[in-house]
Amino acid sequence: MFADPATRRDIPDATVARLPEYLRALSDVADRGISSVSSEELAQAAGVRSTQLRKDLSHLGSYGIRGVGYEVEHLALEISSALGLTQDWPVAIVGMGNLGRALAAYSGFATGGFHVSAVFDQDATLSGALVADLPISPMTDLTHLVRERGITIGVIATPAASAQSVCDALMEAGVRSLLNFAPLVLAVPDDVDVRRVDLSTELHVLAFHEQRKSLPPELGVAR
Amino acid sequence: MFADPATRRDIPDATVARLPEYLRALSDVADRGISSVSSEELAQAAGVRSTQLRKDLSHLGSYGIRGVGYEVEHLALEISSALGLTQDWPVAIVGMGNLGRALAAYSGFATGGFHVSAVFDQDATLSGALVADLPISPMTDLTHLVRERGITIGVIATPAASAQSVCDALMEAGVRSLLNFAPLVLAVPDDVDVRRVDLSTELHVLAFHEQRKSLPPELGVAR
DNA sequence: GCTACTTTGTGCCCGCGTTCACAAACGCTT
DNA sequence: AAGCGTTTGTGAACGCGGGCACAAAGTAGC
Repeated sequence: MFADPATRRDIPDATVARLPEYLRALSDVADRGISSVSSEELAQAAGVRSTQLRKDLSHLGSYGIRGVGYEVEHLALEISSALGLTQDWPVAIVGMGNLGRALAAYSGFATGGFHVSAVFDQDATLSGALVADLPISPMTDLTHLVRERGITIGVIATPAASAQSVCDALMEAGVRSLLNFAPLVLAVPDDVDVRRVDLSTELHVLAFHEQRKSLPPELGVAR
Repeated sequence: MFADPATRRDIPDATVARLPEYLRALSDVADRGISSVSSEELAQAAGVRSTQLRKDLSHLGSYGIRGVGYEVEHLALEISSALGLTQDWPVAIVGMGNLGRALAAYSGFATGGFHVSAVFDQDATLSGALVADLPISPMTDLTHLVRERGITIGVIATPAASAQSVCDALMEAGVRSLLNFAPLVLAVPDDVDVRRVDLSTELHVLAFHEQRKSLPPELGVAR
């Protein structure tokens, strides 16, 4: 009934990166009480072309009805299943500075099977303090808690200086997927996935394009 | 003496996205007191291949010395110049929830010509409260302050529900570059750049790969 | 000054991803 | 039941980006 695993192997990375957006768009559509959407409508809500949406979905299987569109609820389930959101994903956040606290409280973590299972900080004096109803644990408990709670996804929200040692500790405890907010490239084994989010990088790219707009040298190379 | 503008037109987007990382890597190297680096060393610090680094830099101009490497300080200046970081970029942040406050306090904003010039929140009762030494302004002051202070870069850290109206207000005030943390696709004119940072998207992608690791169906398609 | 070595800059090829064009498949109407 | 309009799914073409191989250009040693 659900996806044939055979059809969903080899999903291109570019497609995987867009699936969450499709899921969000489907959620918006569902909230409006709509039960069926065309690729054109859904694509617009997700900010892509309809042909791209259809090709992406074709990598999961054939869940549309020609002449009609896609059944909203069913498609959402299929995408969730493909992304692995049908199971529970406990997450650990390390670094309870401003960013770490904001992340712990972020409601987006609560959706799609994720939940913050433990939070850590190097500053032992913070131990026990509550952040989003969760007590801050000392780094010495990291290995124990991560293993006990089956945590496989870690979030690094520490300063750059301590990020690598935190990373090593998480690897040692068995974490294999990382979300890194610290401004440096982490050294990890090949089987570990790291996704980096760098706010200053985003600003730099914006500045580049903004600069292009200011000085209009030739005609619009635009975007 | 600096870059010939003619040589730096048509820098590929993929290259622009990596330039901030090179800049950070150069900063690391400079902190260690090193004044000259090879493409191999710098590439390793930036997490890319040396051939890629050289090709990227070749789009800016020819700033290396064959048989020697790159002069750290000079290269950093050239990249900064290419990205437009030699000028001042006042930034406005809208939405003073957990994330907005963390962003306002984020030191990364202080580097490379950026500085938080104004912060806003829809909740009028917050007006005047200090966030990172800056008073929160009411939304009614947005147009006035953005124009007065020449703000061209806006950061949206509001809930999804109010993000589009905030976006419209920023556009109206003259902002042309946006960093959007709200989970939706903003509708903007063609000449406006929007970069979206979505934490749940990042988690979803991690979950996908993590799921792949769990079930070892065939042999390692690895990553 | 000449040779050997090192490192940059780049032309070329290949693979991935996006878009186009079109055939296949479905509902609806008559 | 047959035809029409609509929408999906996909093969094919195209363009961008990454990696390889190599020439160009510099330093160092003798």
